[in-house]
Amino acid sequence: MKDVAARAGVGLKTVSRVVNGEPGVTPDTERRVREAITALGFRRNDSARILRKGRTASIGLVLEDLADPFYGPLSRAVEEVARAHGALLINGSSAEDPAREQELVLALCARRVDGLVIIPAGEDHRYLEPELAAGVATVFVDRPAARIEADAVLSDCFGGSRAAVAHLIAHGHRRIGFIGDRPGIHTAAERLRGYRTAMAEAGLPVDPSWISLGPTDPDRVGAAARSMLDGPGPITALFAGNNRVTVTAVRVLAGRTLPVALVGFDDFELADLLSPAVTVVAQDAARLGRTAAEMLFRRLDGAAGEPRRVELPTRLIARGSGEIPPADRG
Amino acid sequence: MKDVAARAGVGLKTVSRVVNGEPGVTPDTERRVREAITALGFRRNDSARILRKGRTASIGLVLEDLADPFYGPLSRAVEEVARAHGALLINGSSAEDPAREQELVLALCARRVDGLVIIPAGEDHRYLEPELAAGVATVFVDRPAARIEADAVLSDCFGGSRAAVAHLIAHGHRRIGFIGDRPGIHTAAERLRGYRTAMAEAGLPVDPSWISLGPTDPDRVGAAARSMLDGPGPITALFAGNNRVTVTAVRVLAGRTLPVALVGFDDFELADLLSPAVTVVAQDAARLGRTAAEMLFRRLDGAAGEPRRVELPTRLIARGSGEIPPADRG
DNA sequence: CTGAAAGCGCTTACAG
DNA sequence: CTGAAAGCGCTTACAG
Repeated sequence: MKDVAARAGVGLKTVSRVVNGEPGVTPDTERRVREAITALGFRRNDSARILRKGRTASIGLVLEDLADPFYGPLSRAVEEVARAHGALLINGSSAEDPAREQELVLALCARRVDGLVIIPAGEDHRYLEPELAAGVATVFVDRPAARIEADAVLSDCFGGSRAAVAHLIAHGHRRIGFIGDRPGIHTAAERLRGYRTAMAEAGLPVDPSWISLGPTDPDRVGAAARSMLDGPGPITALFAGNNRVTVTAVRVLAGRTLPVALVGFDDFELADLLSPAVTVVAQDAARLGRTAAEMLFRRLDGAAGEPRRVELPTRLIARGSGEIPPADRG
Repeated sequence: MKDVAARAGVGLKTVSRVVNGEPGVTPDTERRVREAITALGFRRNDSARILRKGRTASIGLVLEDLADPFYGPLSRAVEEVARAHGALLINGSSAEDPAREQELVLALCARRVDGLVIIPAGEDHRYLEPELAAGVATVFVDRPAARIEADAVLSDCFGGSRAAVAHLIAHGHRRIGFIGDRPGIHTAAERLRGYRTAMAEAGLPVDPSWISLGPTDPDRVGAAARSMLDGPGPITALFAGNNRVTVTAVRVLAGRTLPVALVGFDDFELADLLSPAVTVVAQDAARLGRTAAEMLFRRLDGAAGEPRRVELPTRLIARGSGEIPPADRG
C-alpha cells in the first residue's frame, strides 16, 4: 500500500479510501491510484484490516464429518446465512473426537472468528469459557453443550423416536429392537429414551437383547441386527437410530425371508424407491443449520439474554417398511 | 499481551516465548506469565501473528455445493491433508455461479490463504492472474481452469463415458440416450464426447433427440427422459451424466412397464439395493480431493515447474441395470 | 535467560 | 479533497 501511495504520489489514506470505495477522492486521483494498484499487482491484506477493525466477518463451523450426508444441507444452510451477513465460513470436522473438536474450536478462536456454530463431539465444553467471556458468540446444533450454558438448536429426538416406536406398536408389533449410536451422544440417548417411553406407554416389556448401542459402522450394526433377529425371542420390527444404521439395516433385512418392519431416524435419498420403501422419522437438517446461524447473527448484532434452547419438530413419513405387520413365525 | 507482560513483570518477548512454547524461560518466570494469562483471560490473536509471519496456515476450498453428496468425501479428503500439514480449511460454495466463485476466491486471497483448491464454476479464470503472480498456490479439481494455465486433478470422464456406452452397446443396444449437465461444464462436455465416441466406434447413428444437456433438476431431467422414451425412435437404454441425473432416471424408469437399461456416471449409496441394482461408472471423490490437496502442499513446499494435469481413472461397476437387453417392442 | 525497538499492512482520529 | 501520525497485537533481529 505504501508503494502504491508512493507511485501514485498520494498519501496512504488516499489509497485506503480508493480500495474501500470511500467517498472524497477526485476522479483523477482515483485513476492514478488504480493504475498504481494494477501496475504493482497490489492486493489488500485482510489480516491487517482485521487487526485494526476487530471484527473478522467470518464464522467457524465445527461439525462431526463433512462427508456425512446429514451435514451437507446443514453446512450449506449455515453458509447461506453467513453469506447474507457478508461473512465467510471456516470449518472443519471433529471426526467425533473431543480432543480434535477442542483443538479446532480454539484454532478458530485464535483466528478471531466472530462466532461459532458447533456440532459438539465432546462431553465437556468448559474449555470454551474464556472465549465466551471474551465475547465469541456460540451456538450449538444437533447436540447441546456439556457443562456450560450455551445457545442450542436441536431436533426433537425424543418425540420423534417415541412416535416411531408407537407407530410400530400400532401396527401390531410387541418385540421391537433398537440399534443406536453410542449412548454418550445426546441424540442417541434421547432416541433410546423415546423408544423406552413408547414401549412403557404401551405396557410392553423390553428385553435387554433388543437394545444395542455403539459405533454405527456396518459391521457392528449388521451383527447387532442379526443377533436380534436370530436370538431366542426374535424381534419382528426394528427402529434404527440414524441414517447409517438404517442403511445397514436395509441391507441385512433385504437378505431375509421373513419380513421385518423397519422405521429409521433421518430421511435419506431414494428411501421411497427401495422395496419396501422405508418409513422414517425425518428431521430438517437445513432448517437446523439455518436456525442456528440466524441465532448466532442475532447474538452478534447484540441480542443479549439467557442462553436459549430451540427444539425443532420431526416428521414421521410412512412409506411401507414401517407398516409391515408382525411375521407369523408359526 | 502487553497487560500480561506488565502483570507478570516481564518483557513482551518473554510472554511471546511462553505462549509459543519456545525455550529459554525459567520455570518460575513461566509460571508467573501463565498465571497472568489465566487471570487476564488472555487469548492470542492470530491475525497479528499472521501479519508478521506471512503464512496463514490455512487453505481455501471453493466448491460447487456443500450439500451435494459428491463433494462431501472430496472436502473431507482435502481437510485431512490440510490437517496433516497443520492448516485450517476455509470454504464456500459457488452455487455454480461464476460471479460468486470469483468473489469467494478473491475474499480468500485477501485473507491470505496459503493456497486454494477450486472446483471451478466460471469459464474465465484470468481474474486469478495477480494472485498467482503473488504466489498463491492453486489447484483445480474435477474441472480444469479456463483461460489460464494451472494445476488440475480430474477424473477420466471421457474414458469412463466411452466405456459406459460401449457396455450398453455390448449388451445389444443401438438406440441409447444421454442426459447430461449443461455443455459449458467441462465434465459434461467430456462425458458427451465419450458417448459420441463409443457410438461412432460401433458405427451407430445418433439421433439428436437422444441427447439432452442442461440443468440437472428433476423436472428437466424427468421431462427429457420421458420424451426420449416416448418419442418416435424410442431409446432402449439411457446413459445418465451424473449422480443427480441417475437418481431422477431411476425414478422415471421405475414407473415403466418395458424395461430400459441404465448406466449412471458417479456411484451412489444404495445403488446396489435398488431393483434392478444400478450399474455405474464410479469416480473416486476422496482420491480426487486427496490428490489435489497433496499437489497443493507440494507446491507450497516449493515444488516448481509447469502446471500439471492429473487424470484419475474411473471404474465400471456392473450391477444389473446396465445389463438389461433391449426390450422387444413388438 | 531476558528485554527494548522496529515493523508487518492496514485503519482511526485528527488536522489542514 | 487530502495526508501525517499513532496504533491494532504480535514477531524478528539484536543486544545485554
